[in-house]
Amino acid sequence: MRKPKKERQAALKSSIKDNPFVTDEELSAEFGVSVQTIRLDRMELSIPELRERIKHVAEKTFDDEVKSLPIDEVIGEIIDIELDNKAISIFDVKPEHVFQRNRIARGHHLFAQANSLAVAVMNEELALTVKSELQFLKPVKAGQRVVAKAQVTDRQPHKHRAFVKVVSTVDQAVVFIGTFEMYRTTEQSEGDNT
Amino acid sequence: MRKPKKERQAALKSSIKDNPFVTDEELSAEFGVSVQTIRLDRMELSIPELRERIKHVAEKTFDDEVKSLPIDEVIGEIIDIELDNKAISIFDVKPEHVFQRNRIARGHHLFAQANSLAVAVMNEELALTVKSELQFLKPVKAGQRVVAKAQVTDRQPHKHRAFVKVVSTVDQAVVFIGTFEMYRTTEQSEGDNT
DNA sequence: CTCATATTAGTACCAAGTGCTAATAGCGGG
DNA sequence: CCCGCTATTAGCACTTGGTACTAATATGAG
Repeated sequence: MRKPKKERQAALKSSIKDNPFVTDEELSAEFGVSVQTIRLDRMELSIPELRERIKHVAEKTFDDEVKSLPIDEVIGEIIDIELDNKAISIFDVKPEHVFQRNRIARGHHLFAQANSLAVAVMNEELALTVKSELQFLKPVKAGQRVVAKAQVTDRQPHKHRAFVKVVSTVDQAVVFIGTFEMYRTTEQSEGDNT
Repeated sequence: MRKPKKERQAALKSSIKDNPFVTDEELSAEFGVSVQTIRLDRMELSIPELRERIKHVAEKTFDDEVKSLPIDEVIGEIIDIELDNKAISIFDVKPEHVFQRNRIARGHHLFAQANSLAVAVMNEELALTVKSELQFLKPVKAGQRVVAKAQVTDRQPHKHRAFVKVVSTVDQAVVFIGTFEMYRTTEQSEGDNT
């Protein structure tokens, strides 16, 4: 034995970990054992074959790409909505939403949740944000659940305007407040909703 | 011929693009032609075989993970930056950034570009947005390129505060203005920047 | 020496191809 | 109607990087 089996297997593990693209043949050369030994080692350590390893890496990327894009449609999940009046959504902060360094949620996600909720609560074909004022009161961390409550504070149908206030909390503590001045197309006259 | 060759090849291209994990056999079923035809098509279009495709995707991820610098924390691409003073980024609005109905960019993307630029221009380990005022002046459509210019307007190191104004334009027309009050950790005293 | 574990060797087989040759289909033009 | 051309299909040998399995050989411990 060139080296105790255990040592070799440990080395093998880390070797594959930091270069998943290595073949059994290359590994056999690296450790001075036969290809079969490498294969037995992989079995014991339940390390998949080259192609499977590569596929996993690729799939991971692919998923990441798919998920990093969808800052789309409504951010967060709407759990209650009363059109033209109020709405509530929840948003679970995941690792991809935070700064790497400090795990604090990036501002635009909180804004996105609040803004898309403000759009949703408008009972409108087209609702656009015109102006907005935001306050980020407390940092939000990965793993926390943000509850956003939107309330329509003022409606001015003739002016194509509506005002929405959104308050976001984590465990009852207010973390974010935003006010939104919205532009609405159809001038939904007071009494004819649906 | 089920379909003109050209059409099939175009479809093939996009089919592989949005699922690189598909085999020739599956493709042959999808298009109702023989496996050989798929292979000839791949030759002509110089699309590599499944394993090579997967490997490329995996290599890309792998490289990305290794570098993974805080550059990718910025929404949009920074094309010029002068720390603690000003910065410019561009953001190409793609179909996934707009409302389906009217193809108008969703507010939070413009905010995300501006806010992350404001964070980037801070010469800080930790910079957080405290308050913000936004004006969405003109709708932005898919296909347009948004140029955001950030300018640090005021620095109050002793108070851990800095103020940034971001103006975003499309073809010289201002579409968005945001002001950001930022919290900064280290109180970078006026005269000791490296 | 013997037994167990470790290692090596060898064979058949698989997936998803490449590379090459050859047959066939379908159509347009003269 | 036949010729020529492109498109399509088929078939076979070969490649990589394996799996699955069997069998032979080391090698060290008791």
